[in-house]
Amino acid sequence: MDCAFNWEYNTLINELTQGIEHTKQLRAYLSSMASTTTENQELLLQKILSSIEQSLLILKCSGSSIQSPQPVLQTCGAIESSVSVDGSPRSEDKKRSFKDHQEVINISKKRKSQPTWTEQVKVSAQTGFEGPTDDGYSWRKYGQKDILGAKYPRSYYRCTYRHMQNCWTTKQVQRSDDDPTVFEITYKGSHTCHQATNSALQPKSPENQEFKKQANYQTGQYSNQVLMNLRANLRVDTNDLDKNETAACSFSFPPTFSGLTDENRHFQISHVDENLMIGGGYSPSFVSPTTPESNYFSISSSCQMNGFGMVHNGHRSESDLTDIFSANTSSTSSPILDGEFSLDHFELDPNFPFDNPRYFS
DNA sequence: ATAATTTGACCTAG
DNA sequence: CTAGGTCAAATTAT
Repeated sequence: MDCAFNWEYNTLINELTQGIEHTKQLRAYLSSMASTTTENQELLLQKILSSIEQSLLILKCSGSSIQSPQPVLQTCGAIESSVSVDGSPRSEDKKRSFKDHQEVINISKKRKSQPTWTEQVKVSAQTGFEGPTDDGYSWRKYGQKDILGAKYPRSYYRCTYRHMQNCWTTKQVQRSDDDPTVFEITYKGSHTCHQATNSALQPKSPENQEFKKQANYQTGQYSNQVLMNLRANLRVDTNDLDKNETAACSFSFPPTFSGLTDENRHFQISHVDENLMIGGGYSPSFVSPTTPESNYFSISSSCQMNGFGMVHNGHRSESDLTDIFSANTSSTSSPILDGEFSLDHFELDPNFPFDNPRYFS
């Protein structure tokens, strides 16, 4: 390797490292003025940091065997050896025979020598998510797997243009066990495709949408959205505790309703079976001030236990239910039983796609 | 209609 | 054998 290249390479590394350092200093400075630091600023800082860190990573992966010192960049494969865009006639991708499959195996073995790195992405209350979640590429989910010892399943994505542009990048998304607002994204290989990289034109990367749902929940837009959908899709049984007849009627919220707040964002499970029934409790301020019992309604909903990590290889479990409802501190977990009607409160879990009408047939 | 996702089956490394 | 990664048919979204 010639000296000029080495010098330029090292200078570039130094510049990028300094960029990271200065950004961190700026962040420290801003957070020292707690009153003026906004979520947006933090998001921007995070974005800048991760852009620089990624650049550093790419540089190191492709140009040198120097170990990465950055915590965010956890692993780094060797030099990308596959310059194998040799135009050799790869047998057609449709109908995959065993032979074809072997070919794929060979390719994926080559893939192992491709750069791999991991990023931590934190969901933010204000902005929805931080970090490079919207990496400007579009991804197609091709698998989900329960991981031993991990609370949440791992999702597998490949580049949407794998076949069209022969781009073999993949990424895995794993939600963190200890901090559910953190997602670990592992990229494998770098894009060889040419995509419109304007993220505004690409709002639909899968985990992006997942994050946004979470954001909506946390900002309170979620609450309104949930309400709209509840209003539109749910039926409410005016099912008194002492009466068994259930007269379905449409439910309407008081005109003064402006979104769920901490005090009234409470639901409870009243019944569990093939079609999950959830109960809804509303704070007395929303309901005509009668008896305390009348403040509670049983909201019946055909609810597919599906998506967002709630189906674990097809097995429905009690933990699936607790995925939807996370217990309030004062609650016991016992109410999640068939037929039981407890007044214990549960908070809506941010993961459950309440804004997806298909869960409320 | 096409495109994307879901999810059990399949494959392989360890 | 098991765990993790991928495939692909069926299902769902657009």
